[in-house]
Amino acid sequence: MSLHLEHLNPEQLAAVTAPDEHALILAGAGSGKTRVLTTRIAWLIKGARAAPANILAVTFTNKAAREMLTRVTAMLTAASPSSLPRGMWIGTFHGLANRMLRMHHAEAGLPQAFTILDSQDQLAAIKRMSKGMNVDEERFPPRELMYFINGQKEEGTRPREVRVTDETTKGYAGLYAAYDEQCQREGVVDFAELLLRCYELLARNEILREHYSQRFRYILVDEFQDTNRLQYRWLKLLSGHPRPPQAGGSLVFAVGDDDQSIYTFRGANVGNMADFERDFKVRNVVRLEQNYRSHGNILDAANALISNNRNRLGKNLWTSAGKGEPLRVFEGESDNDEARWLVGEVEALARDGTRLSQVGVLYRSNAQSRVVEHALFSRGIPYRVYGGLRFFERAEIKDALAYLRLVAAPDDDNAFLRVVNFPARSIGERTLEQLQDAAKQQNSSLMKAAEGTKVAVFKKLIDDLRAEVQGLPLAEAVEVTINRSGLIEHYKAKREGADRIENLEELVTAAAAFSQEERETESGEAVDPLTAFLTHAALEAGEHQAGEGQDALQMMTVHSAKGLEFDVVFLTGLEEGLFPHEQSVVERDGLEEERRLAYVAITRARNRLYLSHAQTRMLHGQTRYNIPSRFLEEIPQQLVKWLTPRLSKQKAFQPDFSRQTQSPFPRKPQAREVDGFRIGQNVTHPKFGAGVIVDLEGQGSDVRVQVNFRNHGLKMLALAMAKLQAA
DNA sequence: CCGATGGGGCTTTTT
DNA sequence: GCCCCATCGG
Repeated sequence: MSLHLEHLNPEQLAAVTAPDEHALILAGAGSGKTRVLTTRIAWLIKGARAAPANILAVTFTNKAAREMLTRVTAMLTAASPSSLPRGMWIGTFHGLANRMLRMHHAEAGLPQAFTILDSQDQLAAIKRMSKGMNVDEERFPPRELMYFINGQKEEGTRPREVRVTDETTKGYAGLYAAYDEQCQREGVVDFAELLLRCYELLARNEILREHYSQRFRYILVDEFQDTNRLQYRWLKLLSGHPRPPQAGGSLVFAVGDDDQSIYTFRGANVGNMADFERDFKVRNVVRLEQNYRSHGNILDAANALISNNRNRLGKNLWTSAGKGEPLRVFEGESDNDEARWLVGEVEALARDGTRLSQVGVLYRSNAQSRVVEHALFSRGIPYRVYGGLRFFERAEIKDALAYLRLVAAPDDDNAFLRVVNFPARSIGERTLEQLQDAAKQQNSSLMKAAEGTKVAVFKKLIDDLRAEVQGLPLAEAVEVTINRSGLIEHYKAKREGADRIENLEELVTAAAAFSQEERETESGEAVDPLTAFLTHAALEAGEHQAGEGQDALQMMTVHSAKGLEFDVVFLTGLEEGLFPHEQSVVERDGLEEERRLAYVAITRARNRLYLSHAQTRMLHGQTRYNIPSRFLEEIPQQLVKWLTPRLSKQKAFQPDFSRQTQSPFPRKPQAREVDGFRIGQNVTHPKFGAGVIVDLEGQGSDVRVQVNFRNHGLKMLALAMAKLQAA
């Protein structure tokens, strides 16, 4: 057998070869989680314990799904090249739900060619619904309504089941109902609906449920800590719970790490791990604690930090690699200072042969990237920032897709409104209002109502296009549609239109690359190519930006760094208020989630980890004085080497002359000082505790200081009265 | 029909 | 301070 089981450690082996029971694998960062998952699948198939068709593996991102498929395929074809894992279902929760809904669309109450709304589309649909109903958007902001609707759907709650406690909730529930009706009328489905609809399909249809739990004997779940309540319930149904495996139910193999749960804000429920253990009476819990990524000091820091969390299943990472070098801590005078220092270090690293692509710059929030980008740009260092608009989310791509959607499904009002007058064909607001009124009266789509009005020109365009495109290969159909839409001409006439035209051409390429195979695995065989491609565009927003293969510094939020690793990591902006973020401190268990976030950040580093913070930082147009993050304090000091003197730990304020010579980064003297107190100084107050002076004003006996306290926020105090102590 | 202007807001993100 | 959005005026 070529699975190289002999290369697995005992715990990994135990997980891979787990007996026919439910299993929970607690997989620490860098412990070989993906390897275990993929080897387990290959082991099941090779050992003839399961046919590929008996396996369902579910992930959160398309990237993870692709990686899993690639690795499983590689393992299986190594020995017998033709044994592709056909019949196996690997995908995201949404992808799999989509697939089931297409196959059983009638039972689910949907047209087979239903359209998927991404978040942008959903918000547009909600706004349209609200406008149509003359909703007071001050009272019911569309964005809030969207959160409400998605939140309810993720709890499995339909409009009539919403617990109405007050007038506002009642209003929201009513709008939720109206929105759902609109979606149903138009044959569209948003992301949350995809899951809920599929859940309801299984819940109502025992035969189907029975079929799937028999077929998918083995269900494997990746990143289990990120599942939301609905996804957990979906897994329960699909596995035939509470029917035990001996009686034909599925075996659930869940892999997760409670310490890396960082998505509570979008509905993830770590509690699912404990619930799973209890509900499925899991006896087989395996801990993967050996880390193959980082040096000992880095792991020790991560372990120490995360041990401050109370709600944990418990885990301690270790490595057989050496301790490595200490963590390096830098205190900048300002965010600019921090950025300049970082760039200097990066230049030094690059000189010593470190590849830029092996260096990650991590930050808590996107706004922090600007200062660093600026510093990098001025030194000509190539970098790549993750995040932002992705390919299928770009305006011109959405426009082209809207034309395609109308070709595939003329009743899609969302798509209709997006492009009926884009490029401009003098169809104004008045005309559209009339059209919408007419459509409402006839209870028809806008496209149908366009017949016989001046908008019929547009209808004819789409109808002609449909006829022309009929039977053409997908890529050609896309190309013809783009050409006929007038988008190219429109952007040709624009100054910055060249990039957009390029993207439109890229869309044709993407259509050409969208293979028969993808079509089938994503939507099932029955769906026509165009619908399948549109589904693909909605479910997979595409890469963020082509990296162009250039060796570049990697910049991203800590959230997007999850799952990645770098030789060198810079974790920047470790300041109270930023990281942990000030919002999180008031949220329930918010601080623990921030700590897990810091844990994720630390465990991204293989060899070298820099931690940095700045005394002052521009935020919301104001200079803020931040004290170092508590997370810095939680890292044992013997693991750390300070690159700058530890201001926060200096006993009393004393001019530190040694600093001027020792520090390679001389700083300006502080402007003003009264009785040894200066702006930026760390202080303690008998009542308010630790804080930092952010302002100093007044003269003589009436000097006032403004202090930002760690736990009590901003306070203005009279220096003569307040019993302030330098910290 | 576009560009300018002003107001609000501002954590994290995938599907 | 900056970005996004809506609205207004040419």
